[in-house]
Amino acid sequence: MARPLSEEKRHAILAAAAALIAEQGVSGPVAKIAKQAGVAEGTVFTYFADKNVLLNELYLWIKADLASVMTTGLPSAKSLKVRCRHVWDRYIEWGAGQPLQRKAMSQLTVSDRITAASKQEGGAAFREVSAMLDEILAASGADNQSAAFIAGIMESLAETTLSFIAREPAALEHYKQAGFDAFWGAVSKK
Amino acid sequence: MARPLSEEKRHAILAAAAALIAEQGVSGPVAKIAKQAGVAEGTVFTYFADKNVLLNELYLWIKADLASVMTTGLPSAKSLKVRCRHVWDRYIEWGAGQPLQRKAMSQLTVSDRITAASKQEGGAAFREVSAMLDEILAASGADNQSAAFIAGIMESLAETTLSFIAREPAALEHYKQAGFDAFWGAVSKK
Amino acid sequence: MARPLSEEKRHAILAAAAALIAEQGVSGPVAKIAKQAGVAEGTVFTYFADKNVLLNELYLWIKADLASVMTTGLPSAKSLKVRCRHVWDRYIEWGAGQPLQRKAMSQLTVSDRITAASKQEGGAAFREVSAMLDEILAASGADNQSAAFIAGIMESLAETTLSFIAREPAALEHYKQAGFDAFWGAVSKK
Amino acid sequence: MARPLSEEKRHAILAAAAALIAEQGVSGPVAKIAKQAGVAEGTVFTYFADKNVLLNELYLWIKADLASVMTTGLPSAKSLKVRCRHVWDRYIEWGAGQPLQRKAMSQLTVSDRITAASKQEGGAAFREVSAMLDEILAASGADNQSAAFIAGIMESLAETTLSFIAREPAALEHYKQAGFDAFWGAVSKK
DNA sequence: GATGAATGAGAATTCATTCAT
DNA sequence: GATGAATGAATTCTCATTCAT
Repeated sequence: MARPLSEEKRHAILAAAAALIAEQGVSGPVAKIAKQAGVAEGTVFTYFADKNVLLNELYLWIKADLASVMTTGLPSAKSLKVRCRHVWDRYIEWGAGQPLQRKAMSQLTVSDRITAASKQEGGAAFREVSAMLDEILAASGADNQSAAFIAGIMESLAETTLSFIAREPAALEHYKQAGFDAFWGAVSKK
Repeated sequence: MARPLSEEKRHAILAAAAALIAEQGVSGPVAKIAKQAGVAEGTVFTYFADKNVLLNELYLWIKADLASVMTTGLPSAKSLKVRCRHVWDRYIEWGAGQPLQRKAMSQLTVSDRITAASKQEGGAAFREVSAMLDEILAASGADNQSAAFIAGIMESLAETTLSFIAREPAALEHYKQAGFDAFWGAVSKK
Repeated sequence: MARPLSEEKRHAILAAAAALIAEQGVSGPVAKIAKQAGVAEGTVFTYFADKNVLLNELYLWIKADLASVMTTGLPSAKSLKVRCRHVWDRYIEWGAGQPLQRKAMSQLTVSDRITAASKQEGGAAFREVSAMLDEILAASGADNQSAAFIAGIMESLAETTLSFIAREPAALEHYKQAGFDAFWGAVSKK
Repeated sequence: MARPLSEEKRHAILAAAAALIAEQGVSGPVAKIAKQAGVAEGTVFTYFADKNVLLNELYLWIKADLASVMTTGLPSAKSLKVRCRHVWDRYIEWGAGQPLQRKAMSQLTVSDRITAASKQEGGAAFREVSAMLDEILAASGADNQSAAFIAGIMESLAETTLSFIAREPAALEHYKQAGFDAFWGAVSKK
C-alpha cells in the first residue's frame, strides 16, 4: 500500500463523531463529522466502511477508554471498598472531564444501530471491574443479586451522578461522594 | 362543526409513535407512524403541528401516564418504606407491561428535540412522588443528598431493573425485589 | 334549493383571495383565503368549483371593477384628451386606492392559470375605453400603431406610474400628471 | 480537489430554471428543473443552497445578461436619440430572441421571493443605461420626471412591445419602431 | 489515499379537494 | 348549504454513499 491509513485521522474522525453525536444524536450527518475532523467527506468512508461501522467503533472506542481509565492504578492490595471507590472516582472524573464522550455514549447506548456483538464486546472490556464486583457479591452473601446487576447499578448510579454534576459542576466532589455512598448502600450488606 | 377531532385517533397516533420510536428512535418516519395508526400521513399533522410537537406531546403523555400509575392507590397512612415500595412496584410493573412506552421514553429523554419546558412540565407530574422522597431525605438525616438526587437514583435504578427484566421476563419478581432493596439501601440511613 | 348561495359570501371570498394573492402570489393556500373571508375551507368550493375557477373569476371581477371605474362619469361631449385624462385619472386613483387588487391583478396577469378565454373576456370589459383609443389612432394618423397597442401602452404606463406612487404616496398628483404626459406624448402625433 | 463545480452545469440549471419558470411560474418544482438540466435533483442543491437562492441568482443572471446586451457596442459619440435607439433595439432583440428568459423575468419580478437586495443589485447593472436616461432628463427640461421614472417607462414600454411581438413575430420590426416612437414621444420634450 | 461533486432514495410538510356530520 | 377533518400526491430539502479527478 502506497500510503497507509493514518491513525491520527482515524482518531480525529472518532473524536469528531463523538462531539457531533453528543450534540445532535446519532442522526448527525457524516458531512459534519468530516468537516469537524478536518478531512473530506469521502475520507470517512476509507476509514469506516459505512456509518454504522463508525458508530459501532466509536462505541467500542469510548467503552475501551473508560474501562482503561477505571482500572488504571487500581490498588489491588487494598480493601474491596477502597478499590470500588477507586473505580467509582475514575468513572466520575472521566465523565466530568469528557462530557462529550459521555453524552455520545448515552446516545449510542439507546440507539438501535449498535449491534448486540458490539454491546457484548464493549462489556468485555470491563472484565477486571466485573471481577471486582463479583467480590462484592460474594461478600454480601446476597443471593438475589448478580454481578451483572451490580454492574448495571454502578453504571446507572454513576450516570445519574454525572448528570447532576453536569448541571452543578462546582458540586463535583459532593456528588462524587454522595453517589458512591448510594452505590455502596445499594450493593453492600446492611 | 364538521367531524370533530377524534380523541381516539389522537391516541392511536401517540401509541403508534411510541411503538415506532421504541424500535427506531426519534428519527423514525412520520409516514410509518401514520400507517401504524391507521390514518393518512397528512392526518398526523392535523393532530400535531409538526413532528417536534408530536414528540413533546408523546413525552408528556407517557410521563403523565407513569405518574398516574405510580400514585394511584398510594397507601398514604402506611409507613414511608411501604409507600416507597408501592411506588416502586407500580413503576416496575408499568415498565414491564409497557415495554414500548418505556423504550420510547428512554429515546425521548436523550433526544434534543424535547424542550426544557416539556421536561419541566413532565417533572411536575411527579409532585406527589417528590413529596414522598422529601420524607426519605428528612428521615435519613443525610445532609449530602437532595430530593432531586434521590428521585434520580430511583429512576435510574428502576430503569436498570427493567432492563434486566426485559432480558429475563420470568425473573420479574426477583428483580423487582432486588431493585427495591438496592434503592432502599442507597437512600436510607445505615 | 333550501338556502341560496349568498352573494355576500361570494364577495368576501373574492376579496380575501385578492388580498392573499397580492401578498403571496397565486400559490397562496385556499385555507387562508377561507379564513380571511370568514368561511370554512369547504365553503370556498361550493362557490367556486376549484381554485382555478376562483382565480379566473377573481381576474374577471377585478377587470370589470376597473373597467366600470374608468368609464363611469366619462364626459362624452368633451375633447379626446379630456376624456383620456378622465380615464387615466380614474385608473390611477383606483390603483392607488386599491393596492391589493392591483397587486393581485399583476400576479394573475402573469399566471398561467388564467385562461385565454378569461383574458379575452376581461379585455371585452374595456370596449368603451377601446373605442376611445380608436379615436386617438384616427386622430394621430399614425399608421404604425393599433388600438390594442395603444391600450397596452396605457396600461403599462399606468402600472409604472402606480408602482412609483406606491413607493411615494405623497407624490400621487405629481406622478398622475407626469404619467399622463408620458402617455399623451407616446400616443399623440408630434 | 475532486471534481470541481462545473460552470457548465450551473448554467444548465439556471437555463432550465428560466425555462420552467417561464412556463409554470416560480412554483415550478425543482425536480423538473433538475431533469431539464440533465442533473440529479440533489445536484441543484450543491449549486444553489435552496430554491430561493436559485431564484435570486437566476434573477441577477438574466438582469446582468440583459444589461450587458443593452450596452454592448453603445455608440458613445452619437446623439442621445441614436444611443437610446441602440439600447432600445438591443432590448427588443434580446427579448424577442430569448422569450423564455423574458417570461421568466416577468414572473420573478412580481414574485415576493426576490429579495430587496437582489432587486437593488439587479438595478445596479443598468448604471450605464441610467446615465444615458439622465441625459434625456437634462435635455427635456422637464421638472416633473426623474431618471428612475424614465427607466420605468422604457422598461414597461419595451415589455409591452415584446408582448405584441410575441403574438405576431412577423411584425417584429414594426413594433420595434412603433415602440421606440412611443418611448421617445413619452420622454422627450414636445 | 484524499477529495468533494454527484446521486437519488427518503423525510417532513403543504395543500387542493372530498365528504361525513 | 356549511363545516373542517381526512386524504395522499406533490414539493423542498437532507444525507449516506459512490466515484471521477
